[in-house]
This record gives sequence, structure tokens and C-alpha cells, in this order.
Amino acid sequence: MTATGTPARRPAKSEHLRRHLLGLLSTRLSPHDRLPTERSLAEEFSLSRLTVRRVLDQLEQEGHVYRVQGSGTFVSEPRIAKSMELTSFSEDMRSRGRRPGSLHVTSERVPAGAEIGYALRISPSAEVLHVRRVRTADDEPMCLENSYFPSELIPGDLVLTLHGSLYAELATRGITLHRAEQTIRATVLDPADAEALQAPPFSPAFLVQRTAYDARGRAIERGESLYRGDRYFYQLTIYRDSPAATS
Amino acid sequence: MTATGTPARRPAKSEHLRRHLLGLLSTRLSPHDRLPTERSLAEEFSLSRLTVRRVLDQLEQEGHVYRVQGSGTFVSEPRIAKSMELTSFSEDMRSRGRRPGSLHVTSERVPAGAEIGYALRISPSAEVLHVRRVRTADDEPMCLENSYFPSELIPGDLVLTLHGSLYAELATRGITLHRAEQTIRATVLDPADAEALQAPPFSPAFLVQRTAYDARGRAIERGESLYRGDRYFYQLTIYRDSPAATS
DNA sequence: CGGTTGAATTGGTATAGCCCACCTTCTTCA
DNA sequence: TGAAGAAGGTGGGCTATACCAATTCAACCG
Repeated sequence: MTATGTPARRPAKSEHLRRHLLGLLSTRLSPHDRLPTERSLAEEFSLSRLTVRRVLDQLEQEGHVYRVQGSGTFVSEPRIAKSMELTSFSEDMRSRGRRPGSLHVTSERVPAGAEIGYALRISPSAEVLHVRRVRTADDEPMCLENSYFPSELIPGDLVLTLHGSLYAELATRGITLHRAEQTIRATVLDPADAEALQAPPFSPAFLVQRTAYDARGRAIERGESLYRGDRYFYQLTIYRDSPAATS
Repeated sequence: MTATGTPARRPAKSEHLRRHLLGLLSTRLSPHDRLPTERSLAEEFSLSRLTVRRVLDQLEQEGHVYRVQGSGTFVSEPRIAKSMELTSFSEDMRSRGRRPGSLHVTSERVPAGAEIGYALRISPSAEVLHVRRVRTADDEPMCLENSYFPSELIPGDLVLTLHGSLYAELATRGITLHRAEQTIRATVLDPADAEALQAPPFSPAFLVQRTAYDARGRAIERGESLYRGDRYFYQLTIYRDSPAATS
């Protein structure tokens, strides 16, 4: 369901039902309220029950509803803290009510080298675009970021727009990130990084190493971000694997 | 699909196909290999195409395969680092090849108080089970953990087994965790905590605050863990929300 | 009044078949 | 030789029907 690849899609009759239910969920219904039965929804919307079930399958997978056999379909408790998911720094900050920005932006095209090449699964001699930025929230330095992209993904004339979201730039080129692997370490700032972040030396910090992939598993970005521990904290929501997935 | 609530389930004819495909994925097939078409699988396994599609839907959702309309179904690139998902400390350590354990276990039943009561959505005067442990990996102190559970979830005669996994204990009572919200902060160890962890004072550390919920959204656990930053790092895989989920 | 039974209701699995949108490949024609 | 077009195969969406399994609840009986 809900293929993640192609951008534009079919009209899909079931979309009416989906929007109707999402409307109910956000306004009229409360957690643990019972939704109409599958059979009644099918009749009301002139759909087959199987189509109704596909819509409910997706809502269940997204965590909006849960189902109890023999009893009914119910509204889930809302997710309280939004997972940071694959949000970029920009989206992350905006969702916290802060204004994202960048300082000291530099970008250059360099050979990948061993580590970056390995992470991006390209030759160490292949060219990558290296972007270095100090990310700010409400003009306060928050994070020191080094990102590497396979060079051909980003044409050369666009490296000047890097004060905004690189992920948004990628999205306009049809590149959608699907998955990211992150390693997060607790550390303290060495004097050089402390100065770049205008923070006290040896104060707490996060070191986040990330590799991001598209839906086909191609590595798109390798990056390293150093966050000020006194200003930033990580918030995330973790979901269990579906039980069958372990077999 | 694949409801996450109940433990035992139906025999399900489609399970044969699922196991067959998972077998192919783990042995004979490589990333980006093409799977048999839906129609041929339906014939081979004497299933309807819709049933085949349900199985493939799930495999796609789990990230094992991806589909291209008009072309076929293909094997995804493998997930390299396993997300730590909802694994407990014990599972987390074992997956890293280390032997989990506990030191200085204490447990007592106390009133929840304002903060814990709020997090667990129960009355501040309701009784909770407070478990305090120093978690170890290969007998080295790794993490200082304080967990709180609604008292009625864990009968009194079992608090002595707390050297192992509390989540495993909960699972035997039919309580399955479905979702956890975590806040991770970078900090340094104060002298008292440093001594409990046998670590140098003011060395880097993670402070992880967690609330865990079951499939119905009931709060099951509130906990606070202080990890040694010199020995522990966070590894996680993040997946994008399905595109439709944002509407 | 309390426990048991059983029918009605609800979600879970499955079948067979239809048309559409998209991709690939082969054929045809300039 | 190369480009345009046609044909066939693939996944995507939908219908109509049937039976299974778990839950619920009212009727019944002790």
C-alpha cells in the first residue's frame, strides 16, 4: 500500500473515505471512540468492504486507529511528541516554534575519500559536494553541520541557496529520502568547535552521524552534525516492529 | 494489516507464501533482483492475486521489497544497522554482543507524585512500582536506570527477578509495548551519579527520559536512564512517514 | 439473582474477475 | 540507421461474494 516512489498518482475513489475519516478523527471523535463498522462505511460510501478495509489498514498502520476483532475499530490515542522522523534541521526547528537559519556556509566539490565514499557506496575518487554550515535557531548557533552528497545529485548553480533546507532542494529534484541511519554520541566540545558554536569549551554536546537513503536504498547523504547539548535535545517516538516481521 | 494487539493468531494460508518469499530474500536473491510477478505467484501457490498482493503489501511496508508499477517487484537493500526499536536494555546489549546484567537493584511501591503520575496518566496519589538499577554490560556499569510502573501491572511476588529484563516480565503477562516516546539530552555526570557508574565526574553522558505505551495507548512505563557517554552510543534507523499520512 | 448458552455483530481471510496506468520491448516505417 | 508506434506484461484500484473467528449481549435456565 501507499507506494513511496512516484510523485503524482491516480484519483483513487477510496480517497474520499480516507479524508472523511481523517476529518472525523481530528474533530468529532475522541480516543477510544468507536468508528462506524466496515460494512456500514462500505454502504455509505458505495464502496466494497474490501476497499474500506484497505483504507482502515492504512489508518491502522499510521497509528490513527486500532481494531479489535469481534468488537470494532477505535480511535488511537494521539501521538503526543511528534517523532523527528526524517525531518531536516529546518523542519525540526520550525516544529519547535523556532526560526532556522545558517551561518558561515561553504560548499566545494572534492573527492569522496575513504570514509565518505564507503558510506555513500561510491568510489573514494568520485566527486562529492561538501557543504559546511553553522545551523542557527532564532539566530543562535545550534549545530555545526558537515554534509556530503554525490556530486551529480546537485547541479552546480544551486549551491548558493544553501541557507535554507537542502532536503527541500533535493525534493524539487524528485529525490525523496526514505530512511536514515544515525549514530548519536555524547561528547564535549573541543575548543575549536566551541568557538564556531559560540559555546563554552568542554560543554556537553551531541555528535550525530547520519546516512540517508531513498526508497530504493541508494545512499543520498552522509553527514555529521555537532549539536550544542545545552540548547538541543532529541525527541523521538519509537514503534515496535510488526510481530510477523521478526520471523 | 497485521494487527499488533493479540498474541496467538489464525493459521493463515498466505503465511506459506510469506515464509517462501522471506526465504528467497535471505538466501537466493540479492538487492534489486526482480521477484516473480504477482500473477505467477498466485498461480504457483494456488492463491488469488489479491492475497498475494496483501503479502507483498506487508513485505513492502516492512522494507523488504519495493514495487515499480508496470515493471515489477524488487528486493530492497538490506537495513544495515538494526534500529533499536523498542528493545529493552537487555536486548539492546545482546544485539551488540554483550552480556547484560544489573547491580544494586532496589524496588519499592510509592505514591506516583506529580511528574510520574502525569506521565503515566494516573492520579499522583496512585501507587507505582519504582525500580532502580545499575545496568551492566559484561559486568561493566553502563547505565543508571529508574523505572516506574503502575503498581497493579506487576504483582508483588515478582520484584525479586529484576536482574533480567522487565519487559520480558511484562510480556509474560500479556502486556506488549507498542510505542515509546523518548527525550534524549546530552549532559555530564554529577559526582554522585559518577560514583554509582564508577565513571569520572563530569564526563559526557546521555540522559534518556522515556514513556512507553501499549497498543491501546495506555502508559505502561515511565523511566529515566543515565548512560555513560564514553561507553554507549545510540544507533537508530528512522523511516519517513508514508506520504499520505501528512494530509 | 447469577451463571450459561447461543445468536447476532464485528473484524479477518480468501476467491475470481474487471479495468486502468505505466513500463518494456518489439515492430514498423521514414 | 533511427525514431515513432503498437502490443503485451506488470503493478494499482475496485467490485461482489463467501466463510471464519472473536466479541458482545440478551435470553434462558438453575
